[in-house]
Amino acid sequence: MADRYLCMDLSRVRDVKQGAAGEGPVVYWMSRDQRCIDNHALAFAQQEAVRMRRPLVVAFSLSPSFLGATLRQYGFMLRGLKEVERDLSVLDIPFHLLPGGPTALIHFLREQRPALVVEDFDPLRIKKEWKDLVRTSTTFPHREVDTHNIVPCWVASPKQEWAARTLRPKLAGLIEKYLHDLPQVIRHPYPAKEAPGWDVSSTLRSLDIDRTVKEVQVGPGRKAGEKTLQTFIDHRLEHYPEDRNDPLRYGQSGLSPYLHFGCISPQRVALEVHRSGSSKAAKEAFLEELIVRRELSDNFCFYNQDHDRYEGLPEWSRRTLEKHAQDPREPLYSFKELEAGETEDDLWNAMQKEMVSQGRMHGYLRMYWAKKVLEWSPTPRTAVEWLIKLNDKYELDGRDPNGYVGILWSVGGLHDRPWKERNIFGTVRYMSRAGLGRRFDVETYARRNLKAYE
DNA sequence: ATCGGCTCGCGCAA
DNA sequence: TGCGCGAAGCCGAT
Repeated sequence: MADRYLCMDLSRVRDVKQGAAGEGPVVYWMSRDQRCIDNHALAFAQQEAVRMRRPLVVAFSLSPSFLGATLRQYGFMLRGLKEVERDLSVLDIPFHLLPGGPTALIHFLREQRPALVVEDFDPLRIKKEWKDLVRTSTTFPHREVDTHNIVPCWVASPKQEWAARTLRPKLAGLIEKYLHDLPQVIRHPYPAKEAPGWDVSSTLRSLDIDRTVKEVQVGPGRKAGEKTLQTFIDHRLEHYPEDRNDPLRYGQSGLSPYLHFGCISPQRVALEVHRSGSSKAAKEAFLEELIVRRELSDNFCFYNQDHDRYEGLPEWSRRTLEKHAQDPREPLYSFKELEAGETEDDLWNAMQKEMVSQGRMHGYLRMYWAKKVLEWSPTPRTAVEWLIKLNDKYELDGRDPNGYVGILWSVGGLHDRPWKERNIFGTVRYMSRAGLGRRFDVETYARRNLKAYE
């Protein structure tokens, strides 16, 4: 048994509270995207459970905003849950939806003494009071796991980084150390009993799901994620550097929703890309996005409490945006008009409608999409708020650190530098439709998408 | 087609 | 204390 886990690296786990070992459970804090069969986090938890000869109970929390999740997002989440239960024989509990609240969880831990409980380590400001309550009212050890990416957040950097260029050199020496093969998770030999009075399926059914937002063609699940990765490596990776910013060519990986919901782990993606026969340049370009940029987003959300609002912006950009607060906004749209994709800009409308219909938007276009909303909304603060609302509601990968950072980059120059001053934007980088036109055929894109998603 | 200026502050060298 | 430099750009000059 032990051999299987030799490559486990203990720095991916850290104690957040020392406790009496042996008797009670060990509590792990872990997030939704790490509940992935092919992921260090679950493997690590199982290793400990097997050693203790105990069942494995995974309790995860859903962010308050997920309670307003849409049918398409719910579908992805549920599939991941079922896979972990079925393939690993693990009891999977969305604990903070359970009747009785945190008290019920604490009671369960004391009574049932599962080998360990895996809760939501979240770089976000989610259910912190729950974690604190469980932590302070129990005596057993609590640990926190980070396998969101390749290098754990706290190892990569001890503070919020200024930009990619300050984080990149710190990662450079660490990636090789962490980019080793994944330990295998097996069917768990000590099956868990369902906790009495806890009916997981009825709890899930009670979720307030927005059923007006329809499901999409992109299918959830581990197999779908693996297939997407394989197709990308076989057909698109080699041309990634040239094609990634051309929405008409679809040069991107399409993995974002799978990574977000833990259908596939970034470690697996990085390994397969690394081992592929593609050129060095193509691999480097992709791994820069997958590892460095994702790590930078995680770093921001991990260290900044205001990661999903205007206050999270750097001081220089808030200063310049406020200086231009009185600049006239013309036209000025309401949230409803934006949501419906009814603006004067057919290119923008086409992006918006694709997102609403398909739950996706091309990475390059997301910047333009967000910057236009800054131009068209009453204040920068409102722009951030509206963009996050739209992103979280419609994108399959909503509520992701990458989404928050992308929006703040666009509206407020997070991780960016200042540029020539102009109206509304101040010194925040501006993007124009003409600029996009220099890179791809915007007319064709707008026409095609408006027709497809009208 | 290509180029420089725009503008801020981090991090490192000295 | 000085200096180089930075995710995706824009604009005007040459």
